[in-house]
Amino acid sequence: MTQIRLRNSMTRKVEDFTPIDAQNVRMYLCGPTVYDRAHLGNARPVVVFDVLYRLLRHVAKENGWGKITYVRNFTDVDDKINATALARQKAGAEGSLEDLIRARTEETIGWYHADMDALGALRPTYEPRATDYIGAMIAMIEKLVGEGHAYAAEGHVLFRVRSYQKYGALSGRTVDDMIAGARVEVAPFKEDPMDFVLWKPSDANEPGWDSPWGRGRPGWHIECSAMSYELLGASFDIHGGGIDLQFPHHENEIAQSCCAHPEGSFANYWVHNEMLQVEGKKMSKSLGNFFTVRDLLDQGVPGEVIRYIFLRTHYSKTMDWTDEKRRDAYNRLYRWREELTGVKPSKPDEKIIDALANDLNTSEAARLLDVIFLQWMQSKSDVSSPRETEANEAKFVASAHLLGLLLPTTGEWFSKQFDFGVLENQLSELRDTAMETKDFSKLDAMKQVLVAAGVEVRMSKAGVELLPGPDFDPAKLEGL
RNA sequence: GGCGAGUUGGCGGAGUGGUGACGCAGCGGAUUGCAAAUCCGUGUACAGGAGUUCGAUUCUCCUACUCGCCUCCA
Repeated sequence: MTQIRLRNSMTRKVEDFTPIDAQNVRMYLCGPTVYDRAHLGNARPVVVFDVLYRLLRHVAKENGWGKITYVRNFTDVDDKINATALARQKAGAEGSLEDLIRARTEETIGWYHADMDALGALRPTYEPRATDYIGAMIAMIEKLVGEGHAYAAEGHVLFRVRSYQKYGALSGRTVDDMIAGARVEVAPFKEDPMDFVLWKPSDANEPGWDSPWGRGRPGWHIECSAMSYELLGASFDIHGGGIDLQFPHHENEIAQSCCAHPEGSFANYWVHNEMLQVEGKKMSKSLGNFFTVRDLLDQGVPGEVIRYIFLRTHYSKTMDWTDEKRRDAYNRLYRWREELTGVKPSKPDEKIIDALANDLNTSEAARLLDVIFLQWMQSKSDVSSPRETEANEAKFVASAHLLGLLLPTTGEWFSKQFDFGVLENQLSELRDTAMETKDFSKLDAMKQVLVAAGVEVRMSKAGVELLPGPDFDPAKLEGL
């Protein structure tokens, strides 16, 4: 029996995790708005909750739980998507606006899948799209209006924040505090400045659906309430997302869901990951340090290197993406792949499971991976204990797999290496000659070019070996 | 202005009321034609102040600084 403990943002405490229904453990993660490529920050919650998902699946076997249901939505109703579709239509693209929107979101979802797959993230059980749940949203809004929690005004439907007395509990604010510090202009038809939109009218250039309040589209928050209810019920176990979603998005979800379904508790545990920075600064387009997961993959940074860097920082802390980390992680993963590709996994290390069970302490788990690897290296050099060596390597690989590392599916970067065969022979011959003549100038010259191109040059009595380093640039090998 | 998080060695980053993880970098050694890689060894830290305590980096309070949210945002 492994007891998972999670820090619950609602209570601000680390609590023992007990599923509502051990036969169906349910979690919901706020997914991306599919208007463009996922940036690096979008990837953090995906990796964090992938580790949680993997841990839950592992622990389920041990604890006799049933299935784990993991839902992550696609928000495909959004002004930026509309803008792209409209721009394409104006540029002469064929089809209705709805078709163009669909095409754009299909395209973006495809990218998202490819990029998250590269990070070794498992696909959730369900990936609902907001546009497939408009009916459920309308039904929920009607219920909220019917029970006095929401009201229609000028084609909009607004949630009446004052009708949910616990509003602000998750983010630790009160409605009065927020009004006092509010800096936003308030729409005149709002009863209360903090009331938020459930439904808004659409003009001809915007996607819209027929509703009791006219043709329009849902506000941002209602989709998660409607989809989590449809797929997980009025009460489920874990709800996750970035800390920036805590307010207003999650606060609003709670208010809507709890008012529409007072029979349920909505989410029992709230898990929020902290933000990501780049070289100590917030990632933003204006600072020029904005990049997508795809940018990194295209630069030759393997997805599992990105993943490993994420895991090295606890999810509750701000994570800084730096070039130094990238190199360090690349070297380490390279080493592991080099030594352990093809090793069959056994069972993950108990200590690593414990570390993960302790509020997803992935950093501690990464440290333990280092310890096991070192033990394995040491036992390998001691020929008297081959069984220990095998046990350690199998345990290492199983543990890495639990963390989503060293997976066969993310190992392409390692197997698709540059073919150094010709260069190795060339260097080897030069070396033999040099050893005889004691003239090392030509050998050193070639070595220098290789090193400058980012190649790791290994020469030993056993022979010559060339390996691509993190900065390997094949173009620099021309002329050899 | 309101709410929240954080401040550990050169860097990254865990953890604990009482001999200060782990990694990278550094230094010394083995190895190497020289290197690289690898292995062995090794130094340095708990923002500042006050308090609780036999004893605090770990608990409490204050100060400083950093960051996030309050507006689309992971």
